[in-house]
Amino acid sequence: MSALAVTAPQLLSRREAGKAERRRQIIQAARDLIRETGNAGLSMRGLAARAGVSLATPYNLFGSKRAIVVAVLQDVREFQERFSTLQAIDPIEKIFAALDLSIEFYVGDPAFYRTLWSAVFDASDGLRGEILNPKRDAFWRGLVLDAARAGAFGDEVDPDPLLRQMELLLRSLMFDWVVGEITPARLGFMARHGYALLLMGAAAPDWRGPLRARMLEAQAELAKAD
Amino acid sequence: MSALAVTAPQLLSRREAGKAERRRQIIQAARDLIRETGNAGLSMRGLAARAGVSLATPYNLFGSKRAIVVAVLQDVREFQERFSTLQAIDPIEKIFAALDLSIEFYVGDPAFYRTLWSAVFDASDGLRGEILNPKRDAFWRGLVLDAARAGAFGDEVDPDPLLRQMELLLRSLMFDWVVGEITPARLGFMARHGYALLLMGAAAPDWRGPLRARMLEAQAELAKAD
DNA sequence: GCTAAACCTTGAACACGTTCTAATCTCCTG
DNA sequence: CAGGAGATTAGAACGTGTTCAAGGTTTAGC
Repeated sequence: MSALAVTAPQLLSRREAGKAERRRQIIQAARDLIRETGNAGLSMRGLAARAGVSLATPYNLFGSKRAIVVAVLQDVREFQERFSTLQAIDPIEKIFAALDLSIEFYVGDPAFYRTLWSAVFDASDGLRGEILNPKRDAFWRGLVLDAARAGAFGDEVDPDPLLRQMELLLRSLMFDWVVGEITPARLGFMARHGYALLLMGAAAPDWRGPLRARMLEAQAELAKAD
Repeated sequence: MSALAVTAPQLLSRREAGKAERRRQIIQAARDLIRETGNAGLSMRGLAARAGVSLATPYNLFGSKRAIVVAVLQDVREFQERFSTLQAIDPIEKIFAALDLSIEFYVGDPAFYRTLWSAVFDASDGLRGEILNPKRDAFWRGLVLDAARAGAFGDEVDPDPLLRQMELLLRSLMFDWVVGEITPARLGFMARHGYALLLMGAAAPDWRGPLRARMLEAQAELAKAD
């Protein structure tokens, strides 16, 4: 262990390099298969064939199908790039812009992200910890902490549980979207409505007005479609 | 069809009666199996054997495993009874009391409800519509509407989307509980915290104080356990 | 009361995720 | 270079949810 800890930082041993390469190929094959054949297209046998490895190899390297899908999800880099482009003065405005961007991102590629999210909701094995991209978590946390620093919330409000509540809400909505119980449009309005409510609950008095406006706007849109 | 519509209200045809009986047996067997063997114990083959029918019969009568579990979930009557006991003057207080009761109900029988909820979250088939007990939905809606009538919310607030947000939040928390990512205690505090935030967002000025107190209390409890 | 059609149950089968064994191959170490 | 350790392989197998053709049963019409 100590020997490995010393040599590892410098360069991967050839064996480890091969493993990493195979891992890369499997993730790539998984991504391609999802893109091509949609939700039901990702079978372990098909994946192994596509990646040019045996059926047992993905299990050796990842442990389960879900772990592979999570790896694919974490491998998506475009998120960061698109998020970096959003510039808003008001931190609250920025949160809602990020929310919109996030949802557009998912519903813009339904075949891909339906599969991914549906695997996220597969509770069959106990894959705890960071299901979603930790970088993205940090990004969202940054947004909320910015708002806190700007004085958007009451003094005694802890931003972290608030952030968690926002995540919970969005996750449920994504579930409904995966199952097909909600349209993309409604998904967006519900998300804005929920975020506005949560943020309003935490907001300092001065910041409540615009949030209330946002909430009522989303509420009106939701009422429109029965 | 018209002939059936005439005769059906009076008494079930022999075939329909047999079907109903088989349905009952299957639901009963499913409940027993879950109770006895826990989460992994509910297999379609075992269920069929226990119910004394063929493997295909549950599919003919219910369509999928998930539908069976949903039927079991809807068959639970105790909910109503326990809810009817809660008496509170303040409608908001009543909501939180119902929330506590609800959570106690689930976490009090983990083996049973973990299985049930985990099937609810199984998004493999597209079972839309009323996943959860419609009666319970009506109950919760009654609570929120009571609060609305009491003037707890702002004038322009529509109680229905608010109710939906509460359901979304609780569902996510139940998911975490099923997966084992949250302890029962934390589940309770998170639920109270989230409900308080949402309600505070919708609350009329006079009603914000107690909700804020609830939110901060839950927040403090959450912070205690890191 | 008989017959034909609709319905239901049945056992076999399919595809899936996952695990296992034994054999082969590849790399690291002495 | 030889030995050993580690990983991958093919293959079969297990248990799962689900489906299907075949055959039995109930109902409706005459």
